[in-house]
Amino acid sequence: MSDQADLLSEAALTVYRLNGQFLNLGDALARPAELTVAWWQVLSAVEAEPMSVAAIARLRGLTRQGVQRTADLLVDKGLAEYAVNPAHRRAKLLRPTPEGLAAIAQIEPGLTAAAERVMAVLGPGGLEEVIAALKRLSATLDRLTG
Amino acid sequence: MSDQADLLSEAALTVYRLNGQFLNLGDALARPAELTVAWWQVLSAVEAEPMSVAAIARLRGLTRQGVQRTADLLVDKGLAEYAVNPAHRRAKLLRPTPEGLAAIAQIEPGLTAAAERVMAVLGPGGLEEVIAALKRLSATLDRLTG
DNA sequence: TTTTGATTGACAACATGTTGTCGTTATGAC
DNA sequence: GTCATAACGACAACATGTTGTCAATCAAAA
Repeated sequence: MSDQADLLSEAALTVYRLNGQFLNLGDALARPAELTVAWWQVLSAVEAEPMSVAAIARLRGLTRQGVQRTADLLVDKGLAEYAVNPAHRRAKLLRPTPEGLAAIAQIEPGLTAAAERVMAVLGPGGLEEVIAALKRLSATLDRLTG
Repeated sequence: MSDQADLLSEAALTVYRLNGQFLNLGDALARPAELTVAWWQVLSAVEAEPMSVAAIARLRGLTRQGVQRTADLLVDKGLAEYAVNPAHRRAKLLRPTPEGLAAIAQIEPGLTAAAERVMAVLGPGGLEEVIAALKRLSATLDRLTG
């Protein structure tokens, strides 16, 4: 295998691993609030501003149908609700209920503590640099396929 | 939310997005060989050296049970086979069949082409830097939870 | 040698995400 | 204003990964 192919494979495998690690960390953080990473991901998307399911999917880079199921579950659990969309009769807007906002707020302290521990290891500016690298890679892949 | 928490959330969300992007790219590359990313990930792990299912799981950062199912599917499709393990009666060694090796080889040209396109965008050394950042983050998360 | 704990494979239930399809609704071209 | 196209929600089938449990196997301590 070419050296270049090896590098891209290594990047992909490391991303797969990071994905699992963040899922683990996120589940640990979200469990006290009785949330999962998937629910948190959708709920936090509409925390500041209600959005249609399709808009959440675009924002998060997921498929519309996957977000749809999660959103329905959130509504079922009373953590979010559908509001009428003045701009679209069918595409209702998802927004958190007070319970949903409380769940998100409950995660906050643990998330901040975890972030502080990460920054303590990576040093000041270190996490920003890593994020910049992640985004460079993501933008590159977008150009490749899109 | 604290600035630090925002940063960690941004890192996680970007990793989730990257995960999806690499799954898309990988599936596109693997489809001509009638492989999926999951199959490719397991099959490539034993390309150079046969390994037990548990060892593959550790290498790839997956659960033993998930790899087990994929490995059984690979054997079922004739892309891999179980060989007796002299060191362990129960833990057989997974190894690719000639068909499995051919499937991996078939992916190679497309993978190299994709890698070249990525390197063309990120510049010389750019991909290496990104991988280094990915690994720094992964090692940090390991220290946090393990 | 015996026993105790860790590793491993097997199996099942479940969560999550994708793909495909359909009818509904909005948008823009004509 | 009509019509074609795209966007959207609904629903189902499926792939993949996790969690939990159990018995078999190995390794190390007693």
